[in-house]
Amino acid sequence: MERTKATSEARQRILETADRLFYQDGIRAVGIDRIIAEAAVAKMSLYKHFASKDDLILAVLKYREEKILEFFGTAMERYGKRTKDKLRAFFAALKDWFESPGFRGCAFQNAAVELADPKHAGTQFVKDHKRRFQEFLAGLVEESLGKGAAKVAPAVGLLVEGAIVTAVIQGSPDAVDVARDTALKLVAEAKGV
Amino acid sequence: MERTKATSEARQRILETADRLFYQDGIRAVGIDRIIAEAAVAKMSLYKHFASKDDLILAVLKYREEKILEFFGTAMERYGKRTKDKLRAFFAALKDWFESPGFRGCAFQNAAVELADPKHAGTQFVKDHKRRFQEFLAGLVEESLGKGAAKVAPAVGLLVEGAIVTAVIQGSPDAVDVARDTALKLVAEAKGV
DNA sequence: TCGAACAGACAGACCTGTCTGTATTGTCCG
DNA sequence: CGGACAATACAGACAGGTCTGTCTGTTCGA
Repeated sequence: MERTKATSEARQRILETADRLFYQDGIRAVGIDRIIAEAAVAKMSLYKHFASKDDLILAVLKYREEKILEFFGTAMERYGKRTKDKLRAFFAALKDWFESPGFRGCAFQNAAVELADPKHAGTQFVKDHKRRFQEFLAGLVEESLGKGAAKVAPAVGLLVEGAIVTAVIQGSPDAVDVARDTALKLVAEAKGV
Repeated sequence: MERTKATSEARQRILETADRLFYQDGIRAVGIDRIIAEAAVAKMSLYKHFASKDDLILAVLKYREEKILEFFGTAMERYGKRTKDKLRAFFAALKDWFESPGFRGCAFQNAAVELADPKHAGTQFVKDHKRRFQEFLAGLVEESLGKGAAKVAPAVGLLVEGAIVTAVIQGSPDAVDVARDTALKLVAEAKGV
């Protein structure tokens, strides 16, 4: 018999439901009662697995980082077979995300905005996540540029973040094309010189 | 005697207080009671000037757009005296904003995230504001590039938006330097060819 | 029999929005 | 000049709902 520890079914249902609702309607707009109702879970089960709503928020952010990583991993692998250029494959995956139903921007950006408090553990996690994400991006740029990537990668990061917020506000994925073209141009020029 | 219409002192105090609190702590985190307390206003005065909290939110967004315009106007005028390049002056003003105490990103982006509802009048206003802001940026680029600006301006917009969210999450204004250098480079190249 | 989860009442705080009543001020008219 | 009147805003009670988090039971499966 497996130790149920962190793999409890109830716990998993809570995580997935909270993740979906938080992303859809916002962290503050979603109450505990709604989460337990849609997850078909008793309130005490939630408070047994998570000390508080703040604790649940943090757990959801960690859970989502795993899912995001997984999403980009598989999507880029799919595109990588025909483009070879990993950065190009990344932007193709990004576009898929923008076009997916229910797209509402970056859950980490959104969480940082809603939490507002810089001392909140969730806010700290968002900061760390963005640093990890930026390193991931820098890694992709590096495959084309080698060590010269350091000068281009930060700009690519800004283009990606800007494309996310613009796409969600304008309700259109077009921004990703601008970001991709500009990013690839920056890389090409850095390589050309 | 002037018609007090929209220039009521109470109304103005409510607007300024709500703007400050909404930006500081978030729209949903700030209740009506707190606004009227800090504005030193009766609750009925608030509900006389604004039909509902949603109505107040929208009024605050409009008020803030005026203030933002004013801020960039004066700041760019100040910097414009020594740089001549309006785009450069804009980024200098942007940096001033990032470094100002209590900086918490773009109030319009934040509002869109908090409201979550695409049908909310505030969300619609944010979309329109961002379009106006993008046109303003495009105008700056156009001063250097003329009609060729159309190809560069959208990328500059993404860089600016990306710099805003990155600066607030990382708690550092450094992103603006990357955005400025990249934007100026894009413009210079478009001019050079 | 024992542990995990379900079910739901409950407390205490906070939310928006309505309502009543009072104080102040300026204007108009006799 | 002076009193009635209208407009504006302050003060705060109140209703009805929602929020988080705690508590007591019950049910079910190993």
